[in-house]
Amino acid sequence: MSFTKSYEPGEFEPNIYALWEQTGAFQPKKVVVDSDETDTDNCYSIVMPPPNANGNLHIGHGLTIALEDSLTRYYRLRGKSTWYIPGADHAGFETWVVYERALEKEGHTRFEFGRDELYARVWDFVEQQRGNMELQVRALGASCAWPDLTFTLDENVVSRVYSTFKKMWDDGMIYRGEKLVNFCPHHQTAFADIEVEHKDEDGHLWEIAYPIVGADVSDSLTEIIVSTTRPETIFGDVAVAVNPEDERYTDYIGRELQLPLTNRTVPIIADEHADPAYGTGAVKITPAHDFDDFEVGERHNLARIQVISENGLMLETAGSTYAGLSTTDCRKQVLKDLEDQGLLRGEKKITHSVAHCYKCDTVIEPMLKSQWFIDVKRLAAEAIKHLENNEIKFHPTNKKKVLINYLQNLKDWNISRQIPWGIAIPMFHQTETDEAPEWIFDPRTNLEKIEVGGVHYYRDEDTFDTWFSSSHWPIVCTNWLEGKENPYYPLNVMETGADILFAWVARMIMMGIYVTGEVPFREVYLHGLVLDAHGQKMSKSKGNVINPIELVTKYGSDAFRLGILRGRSAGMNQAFSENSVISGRNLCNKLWNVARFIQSMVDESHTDSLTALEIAANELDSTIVNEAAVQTGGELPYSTDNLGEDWICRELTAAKEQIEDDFANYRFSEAVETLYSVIWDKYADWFIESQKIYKNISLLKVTLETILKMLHPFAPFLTEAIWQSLSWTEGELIVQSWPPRLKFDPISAEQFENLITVVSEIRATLQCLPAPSKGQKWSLLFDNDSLVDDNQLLVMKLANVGSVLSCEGQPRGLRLALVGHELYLDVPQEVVTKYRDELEERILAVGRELDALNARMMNPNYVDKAPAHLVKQTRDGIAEKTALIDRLKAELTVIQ
RNA sequence: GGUUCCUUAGCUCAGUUGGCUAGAGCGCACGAUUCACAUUCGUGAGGUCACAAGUUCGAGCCUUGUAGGAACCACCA
Repeated sequence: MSFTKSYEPGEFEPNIYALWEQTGAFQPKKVVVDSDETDTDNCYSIVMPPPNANGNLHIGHGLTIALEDSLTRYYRLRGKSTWYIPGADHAGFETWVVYERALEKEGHTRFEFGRDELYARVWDFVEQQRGNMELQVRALGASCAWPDLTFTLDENVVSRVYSTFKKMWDDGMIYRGEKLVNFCPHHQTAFADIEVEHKDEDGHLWEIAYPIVGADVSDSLTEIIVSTTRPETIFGDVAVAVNPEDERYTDYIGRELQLPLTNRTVPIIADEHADPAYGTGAVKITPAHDFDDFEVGERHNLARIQVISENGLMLETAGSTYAGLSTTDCRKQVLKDLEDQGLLRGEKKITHSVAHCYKCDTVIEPMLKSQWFIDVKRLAAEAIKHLENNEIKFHPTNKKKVLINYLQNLKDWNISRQIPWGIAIPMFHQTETDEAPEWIFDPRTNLEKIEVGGVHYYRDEDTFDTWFSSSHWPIVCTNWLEGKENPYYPLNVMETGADILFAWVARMIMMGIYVTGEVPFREVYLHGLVLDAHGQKMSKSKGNVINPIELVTKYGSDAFRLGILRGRSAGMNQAFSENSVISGRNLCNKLWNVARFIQSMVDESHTDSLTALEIAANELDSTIVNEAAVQTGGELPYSTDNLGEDWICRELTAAKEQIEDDFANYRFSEAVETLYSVIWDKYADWFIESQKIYKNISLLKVTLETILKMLHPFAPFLTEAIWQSLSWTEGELIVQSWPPRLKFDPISAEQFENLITVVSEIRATLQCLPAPSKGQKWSLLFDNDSLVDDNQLLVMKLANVGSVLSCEGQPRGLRLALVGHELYLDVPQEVVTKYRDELEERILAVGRELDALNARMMNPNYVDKAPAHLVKQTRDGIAEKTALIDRLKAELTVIQ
């Protein structure tokens, strides 16, 4: 490859990715089945939360991949056998919704087909769409092991899910229960509690009178007034509950009420559920259509009368007048009829929260259905035990508490879904009605009817909740097998969105422990939502969705990765804007040009075909080279002769250690920040500039390689493209090893730091000169200043002064405010005079700083109790500021 | 109602066990310019760290309270 003038990511990204894939760089070095020894320490495993197989990636996937791939690449460079396992999700419900919509467009409905046919049709549909997602994951640079991609409907997933289900069935943890489920009348399926969205809505609270049967003059009440938001469910009423403490009603507990619009009577019961302070304090009980009432019904052993059908229409149980009406129409009719009978006593406007289908927004109807449930007591208790035992480290840490709190209140898990696109529940019943008493487990779900011991059994037509299979993800991806050592299980880390902590992370933990006896991962990193630039949640309806692939196309994959990681911390919902990607692109461009420049210097030095060791040998006498080689284990032959060279080695080494620390603590944003600063503010601005004079070729090579390796986890394409373009590098950067420390002389490094201070002061002073003199080139005079004397060329270049000269004991012009240096800008006297205001302001500013330091030292407690090094720092500060002020004041006198 | 989090520069955010003059990017102002990079370079302005009290020699950080905001869970007959 060769260097184009500017950074053009589109030119090389696809080729670079292809190179990595072809060389097998993404595959772990060690394969599970071949490993006898358990060298777990040297293996690193992480799974990709599987994106929807037939969808497109959104910004959250972009973040997830940036995070996971940075980790993967870092640990790969650290020499671990890394296994980043990609996945694709059949996305049961999501895909089903998309498919059903397509089906409806063709004028068909799901009811025209059998389950197996529908399954086959959706499979084809997904197959057609597939590939898009995988291309996008590649575009983002994910260094994942493609041959090991797991699809959530793969055979090994299904068989693992079946064996877990069987184990649970045998352990008595699975039961079939008639329970109220969250039912979407539009999608005709039940949802887990977690999939339901509660929204505050305006509604009405109606008060309806229920006459007391046989009320006479001895009764102070002749009717009980109940409050309800759903009068149409009146036909399902089986009782009216009052609070046992509520004195208004205690005398009437046990009496019968006439149920309006019917010829039934219902009893008055006492139950804590009735809140005396709410409405009239009396509540109608409809166990078949309300979650709370269901529980009241269980406590009092009440009947469940279903009056609404699965498609949202009133059933015969509602009486012939109302049967067949929609719930909305029925409500109107019921209210009208009640009013006609004089039983409607009030109507209040209220705000209450209503459950909605998270996909189509239809109001969820609590529906009485027979479904498969998992008794979660044991699963949750085990998970809590392992969590409290600190077996999983969370980032951010507080999520562990949140999770334990959730598990402590977990209700039984409904795993049945009435959609064909998913893993079939492997249960068969004896008769043709699905409410049969006897059920058997059998994995032959491809058959509608099986024969066991001469008896026919019929398949349950439901499929599993997606989360039931997803909870096996670490187990199935790493191919965990009972009794076999697997160095990749538990995963080193599980990285995913904080929004699915309960739905997914909690379930993986429970399932991992249940199946393998071990937690499925050692650490959890949760990222927050990516919000738009104004901190608003992205949504199609708001039109503020940012497409990651568009940004990749526009600015490059690396720019996107740097941009999305920047300023982001674990678990926080944070804003994101194109600006941060632009800034990432600028860094890429910067490094691109640095590399291009270094290559041009190498070319000019005619040593491009030589290794760094040979160059060093040419440049130096052999003893120094040998010494360098010994000190660095023979790897890093370079010398540091010139000012700035020790300094950059010191800065790069500090950055390297900072990044190591950041990775260990999942501080991605800080690591990126460190890289920006070291590459741009230090390497490019000071070191490269100084090398325009010195040209230490071997050191330029070593330091550039160090930077490429350090940046590779975050900007893989750019760094690899540079690596491939440099004349002296070999192989692929992706499989190189993490850089070692660079040796340096600390005194020399400090000297350069000193020079930076001098240069910065010169630059600042030049900018403060009055208008016509500002921006002109002036000479710098030094008097008895060895640092500047020894580095005249360097100072001239860096400070952008016309020349650097000794004043020969005759100082003139503007004296610089630098203690320990005698430096003058050779400007005419009138410019110096005009500078007076600046000088006075400077004296005041330094004075304020000095006052603050003095105040600190005046406090005897500070001197006594603060650590000695801080006290010393303060003392030194006072001395320095005092000297500076004296000097500035003297200068002021001279001007006058 | 429960759990958790947030409030730092115009904007978006860092700030690790309390310790130099609270940082970054973007934006803004001023200046530079053929010599790797205008996707550039230099300089600068801009902050009562939401508020109040406490602990401490010392608080953006710890404690308590107040105000405002967010997310999730539960519930609202």
